[in-house]
Amino acid sequence: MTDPILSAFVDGNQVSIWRRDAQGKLFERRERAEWVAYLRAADVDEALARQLRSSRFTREFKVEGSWARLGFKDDYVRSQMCRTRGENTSFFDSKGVKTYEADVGAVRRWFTDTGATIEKPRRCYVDFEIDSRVPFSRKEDARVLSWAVVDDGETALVRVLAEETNGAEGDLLGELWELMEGYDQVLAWSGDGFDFPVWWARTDLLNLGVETRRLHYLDHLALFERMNKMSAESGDEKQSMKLHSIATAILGHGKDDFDASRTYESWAAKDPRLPKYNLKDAVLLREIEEKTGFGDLFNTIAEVCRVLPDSRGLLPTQQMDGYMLRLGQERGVRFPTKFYKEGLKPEQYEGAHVMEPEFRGIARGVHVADFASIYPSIILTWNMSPETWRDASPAGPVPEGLCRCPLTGHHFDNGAEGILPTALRDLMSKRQVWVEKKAELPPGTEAWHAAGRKSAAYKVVGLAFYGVVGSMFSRYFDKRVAESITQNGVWLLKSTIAAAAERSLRVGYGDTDAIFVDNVSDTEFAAFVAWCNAELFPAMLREAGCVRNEVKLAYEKKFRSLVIVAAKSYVGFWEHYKGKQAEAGAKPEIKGLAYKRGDAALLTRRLQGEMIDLIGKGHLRAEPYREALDRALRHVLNDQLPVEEIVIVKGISKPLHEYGKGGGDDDEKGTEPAHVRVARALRERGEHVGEGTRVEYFVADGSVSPQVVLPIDQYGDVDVDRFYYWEKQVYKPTQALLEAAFPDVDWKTGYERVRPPKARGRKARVLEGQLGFEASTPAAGACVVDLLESEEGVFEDIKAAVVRYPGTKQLVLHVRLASGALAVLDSRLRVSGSQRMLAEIYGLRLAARAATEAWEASLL
DNA sequence: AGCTTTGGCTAGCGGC
DNA sequence: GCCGCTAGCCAA
Repeated sequence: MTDPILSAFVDGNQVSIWRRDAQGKLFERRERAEWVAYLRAADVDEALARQLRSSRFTREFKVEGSWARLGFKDDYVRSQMCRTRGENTSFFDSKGVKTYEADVGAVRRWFTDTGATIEKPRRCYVDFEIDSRVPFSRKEDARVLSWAVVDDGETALVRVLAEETNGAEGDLLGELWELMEGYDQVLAWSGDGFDFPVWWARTDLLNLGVETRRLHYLDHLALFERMNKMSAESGDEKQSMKLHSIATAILGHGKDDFDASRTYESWAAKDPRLPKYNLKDAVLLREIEEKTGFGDLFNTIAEVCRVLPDSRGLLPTQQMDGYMLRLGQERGVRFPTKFYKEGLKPEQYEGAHVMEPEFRGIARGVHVADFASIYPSIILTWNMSPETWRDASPAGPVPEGLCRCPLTGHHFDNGAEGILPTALRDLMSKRQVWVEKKAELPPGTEAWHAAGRKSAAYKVVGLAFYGVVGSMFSRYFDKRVAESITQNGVWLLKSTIAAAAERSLRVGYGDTDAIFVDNVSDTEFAAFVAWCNAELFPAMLREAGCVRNEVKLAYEKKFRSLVIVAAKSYVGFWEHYKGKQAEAGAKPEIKGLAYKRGDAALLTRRLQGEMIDLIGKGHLRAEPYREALDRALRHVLNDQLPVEEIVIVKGISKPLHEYGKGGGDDDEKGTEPAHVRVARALRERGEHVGEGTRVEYFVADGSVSPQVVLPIDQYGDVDVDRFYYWEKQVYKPTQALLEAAFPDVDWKTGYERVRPPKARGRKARVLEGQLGFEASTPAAGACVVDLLESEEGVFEDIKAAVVRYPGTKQLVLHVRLASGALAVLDSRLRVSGSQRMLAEIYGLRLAARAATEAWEASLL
């Protein structure tokens, strides 16, 4: 064993290893980088052994038990000899000798061979402000104007560039690097895409001659996204991943009000708000960490898995590699070589069982039982691992010494525990230690939180291991194992559902590892769960040949009421949870509904939230729901809608040029999705749009196809299509919820369709004559008609229709423009219409505004 | 230029 | 209005 280290990186043919002495002073030790491939000793004949021993490309060949360890001169040589690229068949592939772990980097090799662990890093948070005149795509060319560094203790520093010269910038960054001597890990929001590359590029350009590779660069946003997936509540905190939004959601306060697109002007004017803003950002990072503890959690995972606590270490494949390679080393097991993207053909497999929901209306007294850590428990029970798989006939009796996965017909050896089960059991038992330790500690104390984070870390890693086995990008990929894991889950769940039905329990829903039952008492249900554990599962597992049993069904909770809208979409109000009575006003459990979706407008989430509250309060008549609906409808159609209520946010998941059908010619491409069209518009005006960008937009006209969608900052110049918002965005998801809860009530009339029929020809003229009567404010109506009739040049053939909306005093005019296009004015003379008539509409708006002002003045 | 999985719902879009 | 398709987000 080796002392824990702080950091390590490859430098040529050496591994640079960093530690600190008792005083905290850094020191480096260098060791030879090992570029290794393992071969099965049985695959190496005498001639090959001689060849490998004497080759000038190798520097080590030794047989250790059933494995031969082959050390190469350098990584290039190793790659040449082990990796087949296209026509270029590698030395070992041409010989038909399979290599193991031949892609493993020298740092990973070093950790694996030495068993060294990672020490808790000294953490800090950084933020840079750079010259705003340089576009994002050339950010590395932009001068650093200021930096801020904050740590978990007292340090909170900010420094500003003294003058616009390389010398001054060198001094600025030099001071930063000096400060970094005291730290090992740096967090920056979106650091991977911005702060870090800028920092490295400027350091390089200014020839500062410092070692940049020692630090662990961790993208705080990437960290947050990965960890928060498990705990995000409503859609609010998913809408934007900008620091300001996350800070506001998590901390209740955001960034300084400062125009970050004019940092240069601010710097030139020696504006003190620049450093203040800069520092505030770094402080927010520390506060987010204080609140979430995600950084501590990840550092624990890094420790457990022996990955460096940087952005790369966030990847489950890296974590599993770190853990498994070392475990394999200890047990004399080697894993296959896996070069990046070599000979990959998609290999999909069957996943979990999801039951069609059978509850109707509001279900009462619904018990939920679920399998504890279902996939890890299955892996342990069937001793599933790539090396314990056995070839045997899926029919007939289960062969002696094996166990069978009934749905896939795969077999595993019951003998010595496989390496995957060992890893999981290790993680689960280590987790148990912290679970128990936490239970002993006083709740809320730092030690209590720390124990909780450790326990969560082990759980997260354990669950991710199944996914990695199912990932064809991983060296542990084994479709037979992965599919057998999921299908054993299907077998257990379906059998449980069938057994429940036989015993007259009504199972109304089930998904992957849980069943929902509504027609029995607590004691009856508890008895059923106990019977499953004591009788059903042991019998089933015996039949399958399993000699281990880690499968456990647990009575998790009971809903006093539950509405299932569709599979994976429901809201439930707890009666009790894990034996504890729920508090009266406890928040309901909401799954899959628009309420939880980051791509739903706030109007949508809020309306659904209101309905959920009403259901929770136990209202059974339609009136209170209708009142709220009417209020919402009036609001959507009449009121000034704040931008945050109507903005729609969707992510860009791939480079923009890859969107469009079939990837054919540009002409062949179909229309792209709405948010992609907006993304293009943003890029055209010079904004940075790439993978991961969240596009904020609104729908200006949903009545045409493709829809007219605009970047959110154009809201105000152009109004939203209020009919579209109500019908498609806002009401639809709520309608689905209400119809699920009250299937016998009519939730269509008056709400489902609110868009007026298109005005045309004579009819419109007739309606125009009624303007004075229909309008809630006759003066307004008259004013508009005057306006329209006087603007002959623009509105050659005016056909105006006045339409009232149910439950509202909404007044809408449809105006046929000279071009033949149709514009829509609402009672406040705001306009919506299709994009190609925007110019015309602008003209109309200006005129309309003048008319409104004249009308308002006349009231005085 | 690095990658945890499958299942399910919903919306937009184009073609029929 | 239905269907096939792409796409995003969420449940497990």
